[in-house]
Amino acid sequence: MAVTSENGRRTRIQQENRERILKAALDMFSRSGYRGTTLDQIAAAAGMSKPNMLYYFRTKQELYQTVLQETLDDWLTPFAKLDPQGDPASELGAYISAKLAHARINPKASRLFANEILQGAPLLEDTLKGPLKDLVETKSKAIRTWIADGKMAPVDPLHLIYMIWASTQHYADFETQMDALEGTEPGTRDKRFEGAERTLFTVLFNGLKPR
Amino acid sequence: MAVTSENGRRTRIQQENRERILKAALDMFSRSGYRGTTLDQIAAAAGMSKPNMLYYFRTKQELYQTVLQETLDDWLTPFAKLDPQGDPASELGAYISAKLAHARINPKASRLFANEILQGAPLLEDTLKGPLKDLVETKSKAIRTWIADGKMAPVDPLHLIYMIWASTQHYADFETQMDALEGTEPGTRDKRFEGAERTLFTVLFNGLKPR
DNA sequence: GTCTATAAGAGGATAGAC
DNA sequence: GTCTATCCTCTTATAGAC
Repeated sequence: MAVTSENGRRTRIQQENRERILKAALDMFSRSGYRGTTLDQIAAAAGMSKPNMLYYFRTKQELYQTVLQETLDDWLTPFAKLDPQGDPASELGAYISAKLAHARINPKASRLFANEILQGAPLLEDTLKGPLKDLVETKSKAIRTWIADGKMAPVDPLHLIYMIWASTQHYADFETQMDALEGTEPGTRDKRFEGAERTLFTVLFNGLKPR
Repeated sequence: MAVTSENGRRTRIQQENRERILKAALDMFSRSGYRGTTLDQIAAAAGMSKPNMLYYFRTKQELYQTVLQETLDDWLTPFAKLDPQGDPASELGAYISAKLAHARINPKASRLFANEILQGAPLLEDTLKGPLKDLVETKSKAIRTWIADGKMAPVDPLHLIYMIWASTQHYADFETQMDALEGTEPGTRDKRFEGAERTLFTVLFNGLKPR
């Protein structure tokens, strides 16, 4: 019997199992990558047998792609919300806050994404060249308008976007490095994100020049 | 017979083979990670048989660790050169240029490093908590002095360092994404690095506020 | 739906000839 | 030093009972 019933609905048990598997898969894939993760590990983390897990997702590929796709939607949402009607300080500020919150709350999603890009993004090519490219072009135009209206300094929108992505995602992707440099006492991470936001705001909006 | 002769020297052939293997290993490991790379692939890329390669590096681990260590030295050098006696604009500027040059010339080293950190840096822990931590503390102190001397705006040195690392390494680690967004026509990458440097300088030193 | 058992193959490492 | 052949483990996936 197939994983979904004929009308496409799932029972509550099925839904729960699916979610347990996807959560376990994100845990493992985000840390060890696709090849570095075994189905045994995911099944154990999900608390079920491997063949049972393969009843829900027929192959490792299928499981990985599902996790990746769900992660990606999360990733795109805050960027899409950037509003050209607003002013740059509040819009970019809100976007940075949202990205940092995402790095704090769901670092695994960020790392899964980073892992995939690092490996050449074989499964992401279509999304990157399609929806993401369109979104980047739209938002670049908004930034150019802000600049033309004298609302912000003239910078290349694309590189500004890269800079924001890089310096926010870094707090998820390089968390291990930060933990090693700062220690990992309880509360350290929350403080880190406060400091990150403060510093990013200061540098991005005012720069390092003495005032 | 061992890989090195009794006096510890290597023949020219041995030296060349070693280097061919290390280059091939960096190529593969940086793209596919440790688990994602097979000895077959490395041996093929190095143009020799697998057993022959294993004559030079007895295990996959040993080969990986050697590549990683050599990469790391490269990574640390420019940071160590940051001179507290200079002024922030030229010192940080030179550091950013050096990091961008590294991302352009040796993106694989950056990706190997990123891969390792993403996976929890099992082999890098000692370096991160030792030499790197010391270096970061030294350079943080220098930045604090610049701030106290009124030479730059008051920001948290640690987060400033993270920001510089993030937004420079991004050009190596997320190159795939940038290629997808911008296309990969010849010359694109060189132009990209020029734009990156210009934007980073502008934003970091002057900020986005309209002037 | 879930399990045990196992097939099928990939991949790290070694043996031993040359 | 380098090769061919091979061992053995790990891993994905399936068969088939319950």
